[in-house]
Amino acid sequence: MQLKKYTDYGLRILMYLASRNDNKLTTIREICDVFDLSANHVNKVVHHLGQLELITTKRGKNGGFSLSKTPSEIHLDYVIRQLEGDEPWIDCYSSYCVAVPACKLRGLILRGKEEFYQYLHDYTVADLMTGSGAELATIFRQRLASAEA
Amino acid sequence: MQLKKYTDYGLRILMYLASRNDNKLTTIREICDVFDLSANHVNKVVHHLGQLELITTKRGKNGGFSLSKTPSEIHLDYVIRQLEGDEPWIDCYSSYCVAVPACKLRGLILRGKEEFYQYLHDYTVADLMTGSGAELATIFRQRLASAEA
DNA sequence: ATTAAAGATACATTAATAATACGACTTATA
DNA sequence: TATAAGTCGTATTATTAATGTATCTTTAAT
Repeated sequence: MQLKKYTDYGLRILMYLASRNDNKLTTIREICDVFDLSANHVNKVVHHLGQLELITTKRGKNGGFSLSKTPSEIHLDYVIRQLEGDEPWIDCYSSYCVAVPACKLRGLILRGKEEFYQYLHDYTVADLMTGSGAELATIFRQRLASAEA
Repeated sequence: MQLKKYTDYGLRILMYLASRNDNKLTTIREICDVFDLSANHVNKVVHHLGQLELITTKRGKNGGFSLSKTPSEIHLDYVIRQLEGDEPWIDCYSSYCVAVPACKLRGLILRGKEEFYQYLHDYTVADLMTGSGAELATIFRQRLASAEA
């Protein structure tokens, strides 16, 4: 019972973009440098975030991506649901269980899952950062500088 | 993001035991017949449930196991937490992330997880069965009869 | 036009972990 | 004392997440 690293990476990318208050585009390369992740994997997550229209991507030279909404408009439940995939947390049908017709387990787990997401709905990417986000921005800047050195 | 089948099996076993209103012991063999599961796996889950003192096991000839509490005393959050393992749903430490010191993600996911379990705390094994549980008992009886045939 | 930078996409491989199987041991009782 | 039943450790298999490789497309600078 764990969120995928894929989802984790997605959240970090959004956090990174939110920490930048300039209007410059960020590249996959930059993300890799800061978080020390493989370009291949980041690639996929960035693409996914683009398809979800959470970020706007621009191909070609001097391309990159940036948030397409303000950080406080990006609700965590949505991001996690989409990146994680919204399958039921228990699969009572494919591995068929004789009890299914008279069992309320599935429904309860579904509701419990919704409680999890409902809680996260009240928080956004802006809420991920302590204080103003300046602390995080500093960490990122330093990390980028030392990676480029 | 899925509960383990292991946890699922545990819940089914408890449900099965709850559906029996006689005082007879149930055997691993019987569980396997009813749910069509491998004995080896059920073995481990039964053992685990015994260690959690949710069931009382009796070795030797004519042995078996039965619930050590009434179904309405067994809260689902406890069962799932124990069988599933109570690790954080996101691991920000072992795969170290530079953002950690200034990031509130971990705390939010932890709280969200608690919301999930808190919801389940209000339900017990007794609540898993529709109505009086008679329907489920019938299903199990039929399944057992046809497996033994 | 050409070239280099950047994301898009498909496919292959590796690593992690859940699921299952096997086998030996212990306990209890008919 | 034979046998049924749970206990427990280890090994194997299957599934899926994670990562890697390669190629394509787009875009802007030169």
